[in-house]
Amino acid sequence: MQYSSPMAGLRERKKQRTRRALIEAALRLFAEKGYADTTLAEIAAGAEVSTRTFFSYFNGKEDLVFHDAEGRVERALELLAGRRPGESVVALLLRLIDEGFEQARESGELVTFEEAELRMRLIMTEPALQGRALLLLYDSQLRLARALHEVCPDELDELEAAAAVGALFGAVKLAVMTHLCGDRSLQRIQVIARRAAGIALEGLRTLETRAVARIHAGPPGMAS
Amino acid sequence: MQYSSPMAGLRERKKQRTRRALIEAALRLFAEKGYADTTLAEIAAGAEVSTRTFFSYFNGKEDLVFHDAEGRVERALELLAGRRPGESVVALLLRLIDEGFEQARESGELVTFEEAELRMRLIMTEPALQGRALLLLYDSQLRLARALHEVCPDELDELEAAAAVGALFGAVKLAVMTHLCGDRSLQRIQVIARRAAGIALEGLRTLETRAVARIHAGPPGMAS
DNA sequence: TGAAATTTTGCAATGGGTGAAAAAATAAAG
DNA sequence: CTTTATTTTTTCACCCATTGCAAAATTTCA
Repeated sequence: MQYSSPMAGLRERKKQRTRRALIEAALRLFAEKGYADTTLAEIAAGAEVSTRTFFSYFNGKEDLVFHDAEGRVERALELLAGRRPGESVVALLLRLIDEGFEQARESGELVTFEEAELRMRLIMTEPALQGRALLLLYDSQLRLARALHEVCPDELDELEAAAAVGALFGAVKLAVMTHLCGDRSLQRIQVIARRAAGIALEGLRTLETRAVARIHAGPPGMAS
Repeated sequence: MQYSSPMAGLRERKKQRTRRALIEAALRLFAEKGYADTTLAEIAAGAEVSTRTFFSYFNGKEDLVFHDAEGRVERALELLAGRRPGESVVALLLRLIDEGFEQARESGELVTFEEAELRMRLIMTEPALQGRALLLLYDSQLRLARALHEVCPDELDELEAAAAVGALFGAVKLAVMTHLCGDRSLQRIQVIARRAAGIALEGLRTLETRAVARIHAGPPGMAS
């Protein structure tokens, strides 16, 4: 019952290697032949294990695509828990949004940048993955809402924390999705995300009477 | 290519009857034995058709649960298109939220109230259905955002419309979900939805400095 | 009624997923 | 270095959802 880092017995090390082998074989095949056209048998063969063994590492084909999701969520939860002294809720939430893009940019220890791109492409084309992705996103939001309420219980009750997280991510997600045609540079997506976040933070009410006086010229916070 | 109401040839009528039979057999079995434990063979047998025929009526098991989803979305789109003269965007969006509850309450022509409850229960317990439900919800939001932009192109650009719809539904969805334990009366859920909608409309920023002066005492609009 | 269009059905096959027991690998003891 | 206990992997035999295809049944229309 230890974390995965300290290399315990040969048993654990071998399991980690098999897990990686399965992930890498799968992603390689997905990139080559597409998600649907890749069979579990092929993936298992690529990792040199039996098809049955696959299911003792993953609960299904989909899990391969989202193998690093849990880690991402956990980093986000840590960010919330590490709220800086005096930091406003709005500032904290904005940091939360940007953190996601930083992670995608960083190419962390386990996840390469091409992998992130491949995942995006797969999710956009496979309905099954879309459903799973949304489920994951929604589950993360529930956990983030709880965490947010816990770091500022005096400022937000549970409902308010949930509404805040839901509104923020809901705005960002839908705005990004509607503008996904054509350019997909991380930069431009982040700009869209920030504008959407700004709208959620300012309130939809402010959208009404501002045909002339456009308050939200740029993403609130550091105007570039 | 006509609507379903005018009874055309016997062929069309029979198809409609078979479709209903499949839906009703399925929902009955789902209620009795659960979603996962009900096989397509049983459903088809219950509707007195072959298993193969099922697939000429639905694309899969999941579609049975969401058979009326399209109609719901269309009514929502009509509501947006029928924006009343002089109605503010906020008022329109609030009507949109309430409309959903009205529909659930009405027990429209095709969908009974028990059916709505069953669906809710199924979705809460079956991950596959959760994914599908979110996919549907997200797809509806995309269409609603487009429709919203079209009824007020001068007030909201595409990004703003998307952010508005996303924030509103995101807030409502997450708030409702976090408070789903225990009582599940439509009334109480609607109250929660309205509070969340109010938060999204007012903006998350207003949540910050209001530890004492609680502005959002009740759901905005008609205070009971 | 009889031919044409359409729908239903049966059948076989693919692929994801599960249960259970045999077989292999590894850890712990002696 | 054996023996033994524990864990993993494999094999095998299933179930079920889903799809393609061609035969059979049904409806439409002339």
